[in-house]
Formats: sequence, C-alpha cells, structure tokens
Amino acid sequence: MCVLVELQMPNPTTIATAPPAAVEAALERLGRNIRTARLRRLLTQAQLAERVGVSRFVVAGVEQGKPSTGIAAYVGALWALGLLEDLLAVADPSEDAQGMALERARAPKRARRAQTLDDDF
Amino acid sequence: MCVLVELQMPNPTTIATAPPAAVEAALERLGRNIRTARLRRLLTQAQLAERVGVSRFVVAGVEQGKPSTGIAAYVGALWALGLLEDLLAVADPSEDAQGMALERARAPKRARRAQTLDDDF
DNA sequence: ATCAGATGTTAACTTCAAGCAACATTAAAG
DNA sequence: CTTTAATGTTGCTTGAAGTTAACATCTGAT
Repeated sequence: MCVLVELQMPNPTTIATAPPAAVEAALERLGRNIRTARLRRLLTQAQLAERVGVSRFVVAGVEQGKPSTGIAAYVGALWALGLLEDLLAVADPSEDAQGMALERARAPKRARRAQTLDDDF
Repeated sequence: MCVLVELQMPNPTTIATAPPAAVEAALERLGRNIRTARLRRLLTQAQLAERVGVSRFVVAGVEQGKPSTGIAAYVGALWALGLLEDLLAVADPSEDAQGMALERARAPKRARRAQTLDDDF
C-alpha cells in the first residue's frame, strides 16, 4: 500500500523568481503604465508611496514590475492614481468568452461549485 | 542644524494588513472573477496551482483576494487561465484621460522625467 | 445514505520581501 | 555651472508569505 501526500512546490517560489516570459512582460508593462500615470500627475515616488502607505522602495518595485511584490501595492498605486476602475474589467466573467463557451457545452460536472456564493453576475 | 532622513512607514505594512475599502473590494472582486474562470474550465485549485507553480494555498488566497499575496500569483493565474490580455488594458496610458488632460495643461515641470526610456506609446 | 474528491483551517518552519539607512547617480532649475 | 531634488543601489534586520502537514467540512456522484 502507499500513502498519498499533497506534493507542492519546493520553497523558493518559482513563479516569483522566474515567471513565464509572458507574465514577466505583462508585469513590466503594468509597472511602466503606473509610472507614466504617476509622472503625468507630477507625483514623486515618495509622494505616491505616502498615499499608498508604503515606502518609496515598494513603489519603485511596482514600477519595475517586480513579481514578488504584494498585489496590494500595485492595486494601492492604481487606487491612489484614480485608476482602480481599470482593474474591474480583468477576468470579468461576462467578458470571458472562452469560459462561457465551455460552460454552455456541458452539464455541471466536477470541481466543486460554490460553498457560499459564487458565479454571481 | 538638522539631519534630514527619509521617513518611511513602520514595519507592519499597513496596506497589506488593512487596505482602503475600495482596494479591498477590488481585490475581492478580482479573486472571485479568477475563481469563476477556473470553475468554468473545470480545474481544481490544486490543478491551477500546479500550472502556476505555487501551492494550492496560494491559489486559495488569490481567490479570496488576499492583499499580501505576491502579484505574480495573481498574474500567473490569469496567465494559466488564458486571461492575461485583460491586464494589458490596466492603466493604459492611451486610455488615461485624466493623465492626458494634465499633460496637455502644462509645460514639463518637476518629478524627474525618464532615465532610460519611459512614456513610450 | 455513502463515498471520494475538493476546499477550508490550523500550526510549525523556512525563506524572502519590506522597512531602513547611507551613498551614488541623474536630472531639473536658477 | 551649481544647486537641489528625485531616483537607483547596496546591505542589514525583521516580520510575514509560502510550503508542508494533518485534519475538518462540504459537494457531487454512485
């Protein structure tokens, strides 16, 4: 007989240290966009950092697209720049053509379907 | 005379522990969207986690909109779900009406303007 | 109702990111 | 050119994120 364990990743998180090229590119672009928005608003990194509630080094990391930085810093920056709305469209279920097609093409199968609430739109 | 130091935030990161309500809401929504996309594709948290290269607990955190989770996990999940494109529109300079208006309304002032390249679009 | 798989929960341990400081570099303003 | 401010860089310290493990709970299927 054999014991079945949950195999996970070794500790040094792979994705944060060596993300797929596409992910890396997307992060760099997001960072540049945030930087551009900040400059247009005539804010220094330190000023933006203060609004967000982090050190200026974190803002610098965000603008470089650092993968390991917490998402709160990114979203906080967007918030402080008045760009939070842009985030609401990301992975919007009503725009996920691929997912909707899959859903139409089957009766509800496996993969547990909501404990409290889900899929609300 | 007085010494001028760079004052930063106290260590327990404020934004990751207690983000502004708007930020928190945006993160929860993003997490739910990702969850919905995963379920539609009939993937388990563990399966998605494997593709992303993290443990299933990180994916669970993403779906809850945990603010302190690294952005790579979020973007990695979007990538594994084929939803990375949605991110490219976030803070897109050519869509930043507010920023463009500010730019038009002045000659370049302070806030250092590009070391290598910036503002490229 | 029973069973198996998926997800939530907790705790301990390891590694790393954020805060901090000091200095170098660059750019804008006078 | 000189001055002043903004940003990049490095090293150190510490708190927290992530991994792992074990167990509880819920869901859908048989």
